[in-house]
Amino acid sequence: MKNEEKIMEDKFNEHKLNSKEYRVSANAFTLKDVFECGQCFRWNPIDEQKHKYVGVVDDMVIEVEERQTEKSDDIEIKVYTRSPEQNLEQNLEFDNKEMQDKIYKYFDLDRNYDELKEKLSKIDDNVSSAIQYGGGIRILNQDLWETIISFIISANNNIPRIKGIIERLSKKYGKHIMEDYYSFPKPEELAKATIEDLRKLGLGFRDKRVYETAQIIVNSEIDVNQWYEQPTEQVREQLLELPGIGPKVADCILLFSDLKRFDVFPVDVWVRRVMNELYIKNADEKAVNKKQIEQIAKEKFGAERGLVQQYLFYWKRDN
DNA sequence: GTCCAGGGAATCA
DNA sequence: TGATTCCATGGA
Repeated sequence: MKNEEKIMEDKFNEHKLNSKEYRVSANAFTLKDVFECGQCFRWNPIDEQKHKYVGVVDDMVIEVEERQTEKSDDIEIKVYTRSPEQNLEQNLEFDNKEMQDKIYKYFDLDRNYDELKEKLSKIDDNVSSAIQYGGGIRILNQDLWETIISFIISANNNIPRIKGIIERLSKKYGKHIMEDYYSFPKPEELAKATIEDLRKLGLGFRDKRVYETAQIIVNSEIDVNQWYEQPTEQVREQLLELPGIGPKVADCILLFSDLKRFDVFPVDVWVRRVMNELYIKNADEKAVNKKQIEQIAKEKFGAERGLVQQYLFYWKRDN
């Protein structure tokens, strides 16, 4: 694996792209937990220990590595960023502060997860165990548009295939950054795709939903910018009007995008399974009422139930 | 061949 | 409202 890492570095160097390194010291930050808890689809490990990942964020290729420090339990994260080729000439010295702010925002570094974990661990032994297992989870602030399309694609789908579809969409309609890395297509870029184009990329029955949602957004039939100022329930109602967005997908978008609402509780097959096992204990799992699950979540987990959902989901799915 | 995957929309009672 | 069925696709 040492060889692969060396090859990766050589690849980066030969392109002479802009690169910056940032070291951040944050508690509750384990790369495997963050990238494999099901919230994102564009990050992949490049070492066997899963201490090093590469991903695409906006128009940047980012490499992150975690290192255990000697003096404390903190994890140091080294971040390299590459600016897009097309911007190199005009932007040789890109704004360090702006880039740093972007990174901090994306990894949600302003939020004190240790404090949240301590508080949520007191709920009961189940939540405490789940946090013990996935304590390194941080909920990313992902681009709203990308999150909308990604989770429409996620419907009745599995994660490897979702990732493949998103890569193919990016390669065909996004901008080339470097090597095999492409930015996720902007609304105007993706809106060029016909339903048939999307079908060829393997979206299946989701092709029409992605197409229609892209058309609505690109034609400005709804203004998503105001969502950042509106209460969660109001945003949720508007999300539900978009083709391909039902209750579960809407909640995922609210939780995993930079809308960043923790007062939602996405219920999928896994969450239903874990909630039934731990709290409801119905012999017939499929018969469990979804509203009952949401009610219990609201009562037991409170305003940060979205974060609790992630701990429970990650814990149960891996065990 | 069958089942399942971080569900949603259409249909019907 | 609530329950059933169909929807593409690929891997196990």
